[in-house]
Amino acid sequence: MVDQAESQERGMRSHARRNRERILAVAREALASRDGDISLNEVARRAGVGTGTLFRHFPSRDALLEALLHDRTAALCAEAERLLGAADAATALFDWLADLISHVAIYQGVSAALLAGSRDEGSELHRSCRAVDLAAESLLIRAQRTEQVRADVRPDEVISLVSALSWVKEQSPDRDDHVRALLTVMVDGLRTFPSPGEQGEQQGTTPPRRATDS
Amino acid sequence: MVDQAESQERGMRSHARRNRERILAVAREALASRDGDISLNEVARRAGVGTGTLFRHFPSRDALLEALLHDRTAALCAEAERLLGAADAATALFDWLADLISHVAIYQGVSAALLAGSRDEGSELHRSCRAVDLAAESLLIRAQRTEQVRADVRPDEVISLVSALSWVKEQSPDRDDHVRALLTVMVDGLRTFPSPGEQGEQQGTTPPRRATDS
DNA sequence: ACCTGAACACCGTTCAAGT
DNA sequence: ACCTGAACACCGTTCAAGT
Repeated sequence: MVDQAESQERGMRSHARRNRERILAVAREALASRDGDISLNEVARRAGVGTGTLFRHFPSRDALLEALLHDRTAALCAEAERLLGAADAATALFDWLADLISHVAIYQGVSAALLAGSRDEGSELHRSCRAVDLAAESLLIRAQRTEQVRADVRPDEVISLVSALSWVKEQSPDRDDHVRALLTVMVDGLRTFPSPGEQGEQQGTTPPRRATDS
Repeated sequence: MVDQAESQERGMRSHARRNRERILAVAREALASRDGDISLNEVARRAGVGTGTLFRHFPSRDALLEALLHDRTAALCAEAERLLGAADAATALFDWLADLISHVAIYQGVSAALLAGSRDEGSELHRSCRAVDLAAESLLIRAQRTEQVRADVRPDEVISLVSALSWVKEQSPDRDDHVRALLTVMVDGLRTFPSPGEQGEQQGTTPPRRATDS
């Protein structure tokens, strides 16, 4: 009896899990291709489940996004960890920021979620956003210590800049060169003024690039 | 008889104009304050007109936005014209870009419209966007001629960067300092490498900041 | 001419009813 | 437990009917 009930329960659970996977597969494909503004009802329809089923698995669009992004976010943070051991701290930071843009732009709507998620503790994406923030912060601080990256920029500013460029990429996904050019401008804006210049003798002339406001 | 018909017609027209103004006033207030995502039906309701009336006056959200922005856009372009006569070409450009951000962020949804409007010839905002593009281009080229601004950046890249920062401002309107910091990074990224430095003797050491891809 | 408001196909979300 | 799908209040948009 108990066995039967358990196996039935397990059956139900696997059925539920299959539904969950089907929803995720449909959402993944839709958000990755053209129709990023697909409605949740449409996702349910394509996945062959009732609307209620979708909303119990994923009570909001953010929850669905979080499920889609979870593994990739973890990989991105692991990559940051790895890059903390790289020889050139500035290059490590900039490479990771480029990765982050690709990561964010993979599904439509992520740039806004990333920008809002850190501040909104109620968001299902809050935990992931904080992890990304932390990774960015570690890489930034390390690059700032080598004095290759300006000292007056804060982690949340870097995140905002990356979100902003990801938003542009999201708006015009067919313009990779364009976004790359924007990233170049942004990265150069983050650099300390004189180029690394192995001589290291002109660093005294580095002007303050803006008034610190703290 | 003819007089009567004419006066009645005129009466109708003035009534129509009054409706138009009321719609614009409601939309202006809504988009400028919190609820930037107000529905057009709700605008009609608040303005006390039928939904059909609103859609005949403004057949799309972009059309409504264009009506709201028209005068401000003209003023912005006039300001650009004026700044073309300013002493410092780079400062003129950067000041105008800051103005542009404020301009774009005044109503919600404009940053996306600005980014898309230039490329979408069918958009009601196309003409305005092109005018802004042109203004930016003039200021940029002039600043590049003085070699204070990097030569490898294109007008549409500057517009994208400004749109992106405006988008951030739109997402978090209560963080003026934050957006200002992003603008600083962007502007410094646009500068030619060595600071103006009145001595002008170290300019030979300016490294190329990125491989030109054209 | 200009306006109205019901109507349409949709959206996100809920929930009683089923298994 | 889990799922279904009708139902709700909304959205942008259209259009027959009124003045």
